[in-house]
Amino acid sequence: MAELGFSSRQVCKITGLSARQLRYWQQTGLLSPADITPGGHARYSFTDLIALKSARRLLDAGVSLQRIRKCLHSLTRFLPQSQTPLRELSLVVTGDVVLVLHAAGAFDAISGQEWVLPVADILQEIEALQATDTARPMQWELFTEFAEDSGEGRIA
Amino acid sequence: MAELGFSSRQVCKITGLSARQLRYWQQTGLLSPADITPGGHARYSFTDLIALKSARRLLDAGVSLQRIRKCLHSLTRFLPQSQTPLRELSLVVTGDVVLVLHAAGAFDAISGQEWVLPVADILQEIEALQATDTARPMQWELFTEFAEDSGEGRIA
DNA sequence: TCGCGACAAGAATCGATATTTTTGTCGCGA
DNA sequence: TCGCGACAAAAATATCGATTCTTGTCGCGA
Repeated sequence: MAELGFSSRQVCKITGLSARQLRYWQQTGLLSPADITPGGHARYSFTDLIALKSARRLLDAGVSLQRIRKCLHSLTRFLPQSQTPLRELSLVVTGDVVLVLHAAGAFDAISGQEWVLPVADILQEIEALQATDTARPMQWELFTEFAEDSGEGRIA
Repeated sequence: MAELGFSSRQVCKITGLSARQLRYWQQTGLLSPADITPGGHARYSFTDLIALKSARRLLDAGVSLQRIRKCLHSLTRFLPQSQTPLRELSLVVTGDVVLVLHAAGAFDAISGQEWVLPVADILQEIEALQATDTARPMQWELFTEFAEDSGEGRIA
């Protein structure tokens, strides 16, 4: 009989996950093997490997399984279908967050909210306000003062 | 006497912050006016304006003052001096996190840790392991299986 | 060998409460 | 007008115990 996928043993070896984890993740619906043999044994696809390895990385980065699940929900809801699979994205990860970076900005994979705050814009904004609110020619000399020494907890 | 900076009133108008906030932030060392008149009145520099407006944005984005402080500490520790001021960066923000995006990746401005997890690399990694661990020519047919329908909570 | 069920240790999450921060408001004096 | 001090409401954080979630381990049967 031809091998139609990876056995759990192989997957463990490749991903570094334990057999117990594979089983639990399957039970909880996080990832079931792509196929199952007539004898009831798991056969993981190559895609599964990627997914599992990604999940492992997240775990190692301190993201709990529960968060990973939430991320996946957000991802599938956020990204049009599975057109853009995980492999095209970059994840920015810490214990508390999972950011997904894609072409048009970033969003929190858990909450699903988008937010990028380009600080450079603020400068422009202030300039605009200057023109509007103040009547006299502004003090542009101060502008050169940029990038000087700054005390420890001080902004900029 | 020539105007050497912005009065608190002006700053309030421009930044939308309250006078109380300016005072408190000064007391807690977050940002003191660049200068103080002989009469003891605040004079904010243009740099201060940028900083204050940035802080305001963060506040609006749901970041607490305490987090903002931590971010600033990390920033000054992380970025060589103040050579790269806030204006060159992009912040990715949510209530829980403040990411700073700069040339070489991203890092959490609060913890100061760096972590970017490029999912694409994982693919390569697996391929490498394949070559090492398994003796037979791999099943590349499975590779085409990418980007198919995926169940709700399922990875990839 | 592979998967299953069951038990238990360890982690993570949740809720409610106490503590600390941040901000608004008021009155005073320069 | 500007800043200060003081009081109080609102917001954020820390803490602690009770649940719930993950994973390791063991023994069983296919």
